[in-house]
Amino acid sequence: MSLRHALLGVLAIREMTGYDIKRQFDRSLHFYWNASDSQIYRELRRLEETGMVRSHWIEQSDKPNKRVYSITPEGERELDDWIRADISWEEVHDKDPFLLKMFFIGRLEPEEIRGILEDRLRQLSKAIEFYDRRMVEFANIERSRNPELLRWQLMLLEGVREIDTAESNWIMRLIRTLDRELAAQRGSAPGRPDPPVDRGPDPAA
Amino acid sequence: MSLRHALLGVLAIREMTGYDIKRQFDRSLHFYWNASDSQIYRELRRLEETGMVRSHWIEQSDKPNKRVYSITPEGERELDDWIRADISWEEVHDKDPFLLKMFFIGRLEPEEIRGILEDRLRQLSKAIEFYDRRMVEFANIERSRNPELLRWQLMLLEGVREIDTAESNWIMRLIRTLDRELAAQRGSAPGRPDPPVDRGPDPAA
DNA sequence: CGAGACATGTAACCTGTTACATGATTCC
DNA sequence: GGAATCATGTAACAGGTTACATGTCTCG
Repeated sequence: MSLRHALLGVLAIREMTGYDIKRQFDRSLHFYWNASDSQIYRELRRLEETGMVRSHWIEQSDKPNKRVYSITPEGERELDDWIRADISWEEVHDKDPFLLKMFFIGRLEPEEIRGILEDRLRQLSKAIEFYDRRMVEFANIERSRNPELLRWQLMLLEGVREIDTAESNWIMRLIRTLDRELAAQRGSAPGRPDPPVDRGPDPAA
Repeated sequence: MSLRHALLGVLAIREMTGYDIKRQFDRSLHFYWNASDSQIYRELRRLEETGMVRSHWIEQSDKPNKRVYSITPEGERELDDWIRADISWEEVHDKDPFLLKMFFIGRLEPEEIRGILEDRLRQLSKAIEFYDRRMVEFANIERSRNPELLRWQLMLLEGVREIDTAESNWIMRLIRTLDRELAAQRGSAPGRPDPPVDRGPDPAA
């Protein structure tokens, strides 16, 4: 159960409403974690019951009133303990629907497999473009409060970029292998002239 | 909800009891998916209610009686539809507790961060060793039924190996950066003489 | 005039975890 | 004698998803 820690983590940056937290999740955390609004509101109330956060209402005339949450010292202790706690080696990938699919993909015909791999490649490219955009944003925001936090978040973006690039390279190799086999099967028959390779992300950071 | 599809996937290989499925998960799927026994038994009953699988009891004198499940044609259709269905690009990483931790790791002191990164590196090494052992096993089993399925499962192992190696390289770089900064801070003071670098997995496949 | 941002929540349901219960056989 | 393997399950609870409900202000 890491939602509570994700909430504590963002509240440690600054105090926020449930709505703000949702936006923060969508903007900068959605690759590592996500949550629906109703789950966020429910969990915030639970965190308040256990003294990890506290809240107060702010009345607004132009916009709906809001409840602003802030982290307590106990909440910060809980957060840091969680960051320090280690994850067992068997959970390196935990649950990953794409890897699970790959485990069974040999059931399908080569042409279908090719399509699925190309989709994945496109999605990885989109993700990599997203990381690149965020990295540019970081270069501009930097030097605010929390410089250390931001520095590590930037390094994290570099990391996921490398990880996704490695996956892209693997998938491109699989597609090339498939194409060679498909070409051999129909013995230089009509159809695709040559592997289009679907330009993946450029490996240069 | 992919547990149902993981169950259908393994039952498509051969008929099995809930217990067999649990073992199969632990042995070859635990990096991509996992489930507790009670969850497996519950889900199997639901799959039977919806006609995706069927079961029959086998009486045994030496061991407890068992209920053997097999997939139905509807189950196979459902399975293949799921494999074909695509995953949105925003879910490339979905929920990942380690990446979430990294997002907040800047809260801790450099020495603590170093320890966490080293732990991760050790875990990645263990995972990579596991993949290597599995790949050797595959070379020996191969050429049974399901040659296509096994071929893709082997390529999957190569893939996760590459992905984890990329992550290891990133983390090693972070540790080196940290060490340089720590050394600079204490201005060639006592303590560690030089970065031990914690020999990561060898990049050669 | 409609869409979207702002803002919080309930209810019902599904998914996942943990603890408990049972009991024979086999191996050390 | 005790642990591991084989084998299936229930009950209670926690975590997560989806649909629904409400209402104002602002911008195009």
